[in-house]
Amino acid sequence: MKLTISETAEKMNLTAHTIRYYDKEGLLPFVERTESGIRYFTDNDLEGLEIIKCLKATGMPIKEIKTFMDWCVEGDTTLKERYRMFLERKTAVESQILELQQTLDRINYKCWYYKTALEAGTEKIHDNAPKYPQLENLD
Amino acid sequence: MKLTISETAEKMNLTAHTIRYYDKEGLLPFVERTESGIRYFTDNDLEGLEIIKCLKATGMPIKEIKTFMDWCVEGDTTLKERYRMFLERKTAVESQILELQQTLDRINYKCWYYKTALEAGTEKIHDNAPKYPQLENLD
DNA sequence: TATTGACTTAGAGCTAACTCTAAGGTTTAT
DNA sequence: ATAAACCTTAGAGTTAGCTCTAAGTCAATA
Repeated sequence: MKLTISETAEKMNLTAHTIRYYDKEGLLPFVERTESGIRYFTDNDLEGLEIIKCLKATGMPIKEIKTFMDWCVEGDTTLKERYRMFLERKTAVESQILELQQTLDRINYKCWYYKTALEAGTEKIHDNAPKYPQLENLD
Repeated sequence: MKLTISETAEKMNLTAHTIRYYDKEGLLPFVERTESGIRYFTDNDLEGLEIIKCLKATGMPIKEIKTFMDWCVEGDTTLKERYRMFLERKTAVESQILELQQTLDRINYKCWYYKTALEAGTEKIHDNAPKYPQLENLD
């Protein structure tokens, strides 16, 4: 099953422009062409794009994703590097989640702050030390 | 307790350049100056910078943070807008956490993939359908 | 008082990741 | 066979968020 670049773009929620950009940056070394030079995408290529999206979602820059793709092309001699890279991504994502949860705590406090201020009609009710219900029901 | 811009930068883990940039963009309408035009930062200003960092951590662009700061200056008439904004931030952060958790699942799969490939010395062991221990002990 | 170091501004420069344009080649549908 | 709708490339343009520079002012120390 072979797809054109725009069919692939649609399926992967990208644009054809973006896929060509990824290709130009060396992120798609596996994508093949017809005799006349037109790219076609196999299931394996879609899987490659999924990996790119996954690594991007971890905050990895394009250049480092290229390094990974180069390792993939190089073969079994780079298994250790690739393993180490994914372990690093794991801890990176875990700390991003932790940070977002701390951010969420602050945001929840602000939700409470503005909810109560709104009910009171003024922010002034928070002029003294705030009584934020840490352990109570927040509803 | 009044701090200079570089003391503030150090304390907040920012640069003086960045703080001036935020000020130029209208994110610090509360920061006052000496007669000769030099900024000084109070505890309240540090709190403001904390809010900016928090909103940035939710992925909010500078321009929208400015909108929020404008509302703060405007006073109690904008309490509803500010409340709604924080509710939106809350759902935004919650979905970012969910997405990161899905990303983490894929990364964990890849860690397993490369760990087992590394142990086998080759990626070929994954040529057939993968037997990823979904419900078993992973390490 | 003079020098050093921190402050000010306007504005230029940088980087990442697209995003788009122009000019041309290929494929498909009538 | 010819028009429409794709595909290709090189390279220019865009955006956000800094980051830095230059030229000058202000404050603290020897």
